[in-house]
Amino acid sequence: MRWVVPTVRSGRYTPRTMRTYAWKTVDRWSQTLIPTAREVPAEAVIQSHQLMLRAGLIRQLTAGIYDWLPLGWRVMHRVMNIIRQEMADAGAIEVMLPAMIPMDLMEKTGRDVAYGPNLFRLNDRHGRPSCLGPTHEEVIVELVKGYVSSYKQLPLNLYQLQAKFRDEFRPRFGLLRCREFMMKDAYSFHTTVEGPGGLDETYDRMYTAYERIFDRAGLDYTVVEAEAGPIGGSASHEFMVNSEVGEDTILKSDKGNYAANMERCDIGERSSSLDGPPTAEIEPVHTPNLPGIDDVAAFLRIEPSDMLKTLVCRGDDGVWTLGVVRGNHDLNESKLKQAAGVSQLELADDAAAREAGFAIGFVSPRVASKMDDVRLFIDPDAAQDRLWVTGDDRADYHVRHFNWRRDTGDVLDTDRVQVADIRNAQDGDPSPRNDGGVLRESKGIEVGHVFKLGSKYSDALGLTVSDDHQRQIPVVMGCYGIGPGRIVVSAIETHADDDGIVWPSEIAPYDVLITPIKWEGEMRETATRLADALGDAGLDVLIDDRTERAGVKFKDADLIGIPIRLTIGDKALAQGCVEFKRRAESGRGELVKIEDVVARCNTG
RNA sequence: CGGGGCGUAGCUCAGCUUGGUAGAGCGCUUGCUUUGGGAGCAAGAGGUCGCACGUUCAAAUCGUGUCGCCCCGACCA
Repeated sequence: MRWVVPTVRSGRYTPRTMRTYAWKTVDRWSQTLIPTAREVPAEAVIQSHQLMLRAGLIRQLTAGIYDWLPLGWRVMHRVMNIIRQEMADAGAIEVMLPAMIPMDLMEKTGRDVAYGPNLFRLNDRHGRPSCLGPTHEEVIVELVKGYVSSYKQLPLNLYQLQAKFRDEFRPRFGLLRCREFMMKDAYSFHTTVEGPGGLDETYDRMYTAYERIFDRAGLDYTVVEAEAGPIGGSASHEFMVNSEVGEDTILKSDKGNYAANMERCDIGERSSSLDGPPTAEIEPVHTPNLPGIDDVAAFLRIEPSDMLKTLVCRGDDGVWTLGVVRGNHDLNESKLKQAAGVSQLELADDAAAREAGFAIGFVSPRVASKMDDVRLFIDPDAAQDRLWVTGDDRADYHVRHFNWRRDTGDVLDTDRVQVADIRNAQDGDPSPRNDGGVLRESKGIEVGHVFKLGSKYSDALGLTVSDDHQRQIPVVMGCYGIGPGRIVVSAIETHADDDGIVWPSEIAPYDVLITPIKWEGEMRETATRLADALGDAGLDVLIDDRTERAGVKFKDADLIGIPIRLTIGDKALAQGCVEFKRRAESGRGELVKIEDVVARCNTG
């Protein structure tokens, strides 16, 4: 199957089909810990973080480290239950792996270096270095290597759901970016990419399972193409909740048939030409003490889009690789890497580039004609017949009226110069489907990621299996992550109003909140009896048995957002009724006969 | 890692400029009244003013250092 069209989905209402735990839950508010707060804690900036603190879901212990309080932990349990159910349906099997990983294992794949300071490191009493697992590729490969030696044992898809650790330099936005966080990570193992039992098959099943999970959690999300990785093609998709507070930038075609992460997003065809005749003489300008493109543009009273920016990179083949983009565009290193056909490429070290003769900060495309061992890639928007402002290849000078053909010359016709899509896409760019669609920029919270890993880890750690001819063959892998904490955050971001949280029914901490106006007499008896009956019917119930005034109970009820509230008061009781109200609906609620309440709560 | 802000009661904050026995609201405890959308009155409990050193007769307040938290940017999944 092929990954067709990343679609924009919105949550649908799903009746709940399971309890949070295997047993009946009827909790009393006075016997649990739900510390609601009227005032907004100073440290919280985004709505979900504020509400999570005010509703008593979480508490910060230190930067990026949180306690899960009873209410929040129940939500997490429901999210994890959904994940476990869908993993089971997709054929994945759960394991539990250590949080602590010996450093030498990480060294074998080079991820000790790759993660760098983001790795939580510690030493045991013997001085042996370890780290707290940021993910578990190495550990799972080591495990599979120990027990799987034949192609007959594959495919295999194992997952874990547990705390992971990253020493983020700057944790922020509450649970959105923290240092200890729950994560579901699945790893699949195959002998082939295509065909039955192959990586593609499992990838597709996981993709579908992810859609079910995020639908059931009530999220409004977009599936986007993400960085391709070692296998290429549609080898990676991210599941992005559409939200202003998201840290990722995504681009969607307004035709609705393409979406991608900004780092990955291709840009549609653009016309270009390097051959127009010059209409003015090239002219140097003294531009001292102007550190950025914007500063130079302001000084010359032009727009950044009137300038050419030349970035000096170097590939792992050692060749200087220059990318030319318009002043208001950003170079995309991975696109440049692909265009250059090298496996590694990075922005050149300033000192090394200066030594090689580049006037860093003032480089112009003309260096391609002055130096032989240089290749030049020009973004189509920079490859235009017009006069440009660009660097003068000497410190503190730019030039006006740069013309490609006149000022760069015959090198343009050599294979050292190419026009290619080498920049980040941005709002307003043409869709890569080339169907007239225009890309629109928005923000997303990454809640899931499916990725075809290939044999990177199995190769590094020596995992192979025998095929049917006794040959050792490599194992290809996929990995599939979900952030349950981010699901909770995202759900609140999209399902809240001025009064508090409005939980999607499947991940609500309880199904029904029973609010007796007074905790005494017939109100108390009815509340207890109803709670018991609802519990027997498979619903999770919370009774607000506090001796608070009704107003306080109602305000707290709205804040914690349980989908159904049953209010028990004298007037309704006199008619043999209680008041049934959905959190998601405004208005007064309706009277329901006591004997009909269970059915009413169950049918929705 | 660069820039900015903040550490005073469980929470939100005032007091600091100009040094002189630590305050308010919310929450908490007790009593009375009230009782269907965050009640009223009264009486209380609760703080090494992040920490250390220094200046001073005297430091929440001034100085130096340090730790912690938040935000912007850079970085990263």
